[in-house]
Amino acid sequence: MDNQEIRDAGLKVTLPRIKILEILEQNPDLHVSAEDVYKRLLEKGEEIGLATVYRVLTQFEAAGLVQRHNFESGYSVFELDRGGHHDHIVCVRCGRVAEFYDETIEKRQQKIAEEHGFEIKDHSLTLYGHCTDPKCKEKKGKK
Amino acid sequence: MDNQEIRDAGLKVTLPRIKILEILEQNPDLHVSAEDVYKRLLEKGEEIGLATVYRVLTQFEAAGLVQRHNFESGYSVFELDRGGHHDHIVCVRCGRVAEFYDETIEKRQQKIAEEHGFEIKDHSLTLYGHCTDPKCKEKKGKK
DNA sequence: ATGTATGCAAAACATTTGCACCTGG
DNA sequence: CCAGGTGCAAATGTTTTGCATACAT
Repeated sequence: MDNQEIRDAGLKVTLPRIKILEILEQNPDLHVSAEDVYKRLLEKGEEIGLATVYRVLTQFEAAGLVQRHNFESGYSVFELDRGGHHDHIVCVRCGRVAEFYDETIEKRQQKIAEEHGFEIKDHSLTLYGHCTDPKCKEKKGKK
Repeated sequence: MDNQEIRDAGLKVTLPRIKILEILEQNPDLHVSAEDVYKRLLEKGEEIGLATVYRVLTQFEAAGLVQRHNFESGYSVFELDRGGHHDHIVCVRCGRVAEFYDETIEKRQQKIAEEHGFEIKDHSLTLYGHCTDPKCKEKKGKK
């Protein structure tokens, strides 16, 4: 049976949680705000409150199912945690998000933390720039 | 004459701006929230509104005088832009902030951006962890 | 003088919470 | 049946804004 991941998180398999997980799995760019999720639920005709979206996303985050990112936008964006760690490149013009993983950088971070007497729990590396996508021009309008 | 930096930013040299700049220059850890600045102004007996603090900090940011960071804390922190670029290590227990600069990482970022067809404008690298400072234990309580 | 700045209060956002009702196991 | 989940509205915390007044230049 599906939705095992929800059950594994110790959560009841309810309609809102199923639908929200579905959206995260299907969403093209995979990086969505709570509002984004909420709007897509409405488009699908689902009657799910924004508060529930936040609650579910927070629970999913606690369960390690999704990751929350705080880019420079003033709100959080979420993405399904598909296992492999990666960092992000965000286009400041169109909002497009690319992912990357760089072993060299990861190793250096570890070393730097040691040098400064920190025990690293997490890190966030985000590059901001302009992408070369031909469609890149207009603002994405998250709100 | 002092406060030339304010004049150079195209801003009138007013008392609030002078005082706020002073605080940024004097503050021990150099990473303060708008509230922090506001509270220190009050301590000094200055009658400056929180709204003004936000306005001035935003103007200073636009002028390149200060940098704004969005760590995972839910509010922005500001620091004087003393020229040299650097990244941050934030202690998730006590809020302490350390700075570092790593040439290797900087170079890799450039290369990665190229590979993904991005022209980098900026980046943000923040490590989160526990520091080994003996005083580190209690929350810092920004509010 | 005169265009900017400021203070205050209200507004705007993103996110969280209290509470009565609903629902999955 | 019953603990846990949800919707709604109200509360929160941060940052922004409208407007009448005060101030640099």
